[in-house]
Amino acid sequence: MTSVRLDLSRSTSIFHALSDETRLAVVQMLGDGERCVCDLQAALDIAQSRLSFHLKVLKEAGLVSDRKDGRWSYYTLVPDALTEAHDIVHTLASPRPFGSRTPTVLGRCCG
Amino acid sequence: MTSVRLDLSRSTSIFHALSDETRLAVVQMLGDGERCVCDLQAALDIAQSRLSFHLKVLKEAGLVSDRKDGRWSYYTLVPDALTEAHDIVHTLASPRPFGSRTPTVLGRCCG
DNA sequence: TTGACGCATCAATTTTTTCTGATATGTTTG
DNA sequence: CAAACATATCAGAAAAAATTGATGCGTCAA
Repeated sequence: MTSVRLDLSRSTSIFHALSDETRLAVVQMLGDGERCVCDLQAALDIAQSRLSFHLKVLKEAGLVSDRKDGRWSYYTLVPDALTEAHDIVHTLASPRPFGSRTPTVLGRCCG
Repeated sequence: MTSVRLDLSRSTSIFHALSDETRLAVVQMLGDGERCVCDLQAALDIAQSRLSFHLKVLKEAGLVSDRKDGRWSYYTLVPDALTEAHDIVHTLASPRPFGSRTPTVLGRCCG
């Protein structure tokens, strides 16, 4: 069994990327497959620079990747990243092994 | 089978709560069980008002609950919330049923 | 009952994030 | 080649979030 210590910095980066409605909507759309920026923009109806900004946040968090073809850019989900997010939440939700726990104060606290 | 349409606002609220290292560290500690604020503060070594602020964010997102006993406040994870987070990520990672998809552009994009 | 403690809250400030409009770059089409 | 496009990037403004230090309030212990 692999050790499940969290990389806090990596974890917060992923969660931050997912903490915005526009970005979540993009991730949802990409769940159906690759999309070009223009399609995303048409569906979301937001300013182009704004979408570009959010795509950059997603990309820097490793949640999406992009590819260029002619004058279009296509974005795709990075499946491993969502798996990673899944694992992080799972780790948070599961008790850790004894060795890595913060010592439990058995008597009263603030002793 | 339940419909898996995401509540974007709820989702971003949870992810935002998890998008900070201090708050993630708190969640990790609470994974070992209930803790009073003073123990959290001692372990994290941050200003008291700052910890209080982050606990409030976690509480408002429904990730933790608190209880008072004498002059101490004890915080606990809300297990359902982490389950919910887990489900949200799972939903994001899974293709949606046909009916709820953004139409795929089959030919070239930006037509 | 007085003083120390544990914690929440507030106002002020700083930092970070987001949005907007403009401009730049490469691409395709006429 | 020129014009229209698709997209990224940048600077500045606006908005949101985080930090800090102070204050207040309930609780406990001397």
